[in-house]
Amino acid sequence: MLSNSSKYAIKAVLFLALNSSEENKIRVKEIAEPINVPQAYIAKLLQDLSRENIISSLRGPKGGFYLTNENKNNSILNIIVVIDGDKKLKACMLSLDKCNETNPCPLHDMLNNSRDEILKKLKHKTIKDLALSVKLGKSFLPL
Amino acid sequence: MLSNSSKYAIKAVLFLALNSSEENKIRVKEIAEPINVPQAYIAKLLQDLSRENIISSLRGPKGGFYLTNENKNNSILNIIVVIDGDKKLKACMLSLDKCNETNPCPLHDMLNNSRDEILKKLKHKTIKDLALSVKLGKSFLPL
DNA sequence: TCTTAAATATGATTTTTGTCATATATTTTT
DNA sequence: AAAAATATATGACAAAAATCATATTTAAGA
Repeated sequence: MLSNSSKYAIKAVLFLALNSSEENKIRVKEIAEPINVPQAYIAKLLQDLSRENIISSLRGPKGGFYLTNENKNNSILNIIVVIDGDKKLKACMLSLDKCNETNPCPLHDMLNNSRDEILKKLKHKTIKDLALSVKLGKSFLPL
Repeated sequence: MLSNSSKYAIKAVLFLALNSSEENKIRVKEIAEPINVPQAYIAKLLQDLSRENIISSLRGPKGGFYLTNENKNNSILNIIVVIDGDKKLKACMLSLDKCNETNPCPLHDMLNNSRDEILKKLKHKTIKDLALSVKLGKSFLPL
């Protein structure tokens, strides 16, 4: 469902949401360790996210990654789509292209309500929402 | 969530449920084409399933794969576990090992109800159930 | 008992995903 | 203007998943 890369990316963005700001940028090496992802790997993912404006970055001394308020309004789904593309998530559970709502395959028929719920949540929950959930003690780290 | 291999396996078993019986065994080459999976690949998966008694088989002329009534009572989850193992399905959405019900990570908190629903359905729906759903016109093929 | 038709076992190859390394571009500080 | 610290771009390498190939075993039928 989610690739490893997506999971890493979500962890990194969440970390940025909780620890960074425009005034407080964070370097790759400072992200990699607390979220338990190899530095070179998370660097590449962060670059992908930055290119697609999911996160912000600045090079040079005093540079680093950070989230603007606008960035924080991105949905979790956006992160996943940037990293994994959108095919995997939208596809039928058996990857049948002839399968759809009016002509559901057996698995589709059985699982799609729950699946659509997940998709809807991923689409509507923002980075900000998740960060808030942590701050309120509804959910927990570490990553 | 489901590997390609699992999807193929489910398709094959469903095909057997609808078309085979102890008296009417089906050869690999007769399965591969209608479910759109390369023959050599589905052969290997069928062997895995056979070894774990999810499906039945007989070698030699007049041999082939088939489902007994007992086979048909297997859950869909059983197929997946044989092919993919059980780690992937049970793992937290962010693959955090410190994440659990009482200490949920943000994604866990957000998605786990739906996820558990899916798991429950996979565990309780049998091959027979799905085949019936097709026969009753509730869901559709082809695979 | 021999031949043939099937599954089975094993492993080789290819593709995709994940990981690592290095050279380049940009920004800040001196 | 030069030096240093950072992200960026690119691509090499490794591991895992998917695919393909081949030799072996088993059962049926002549």
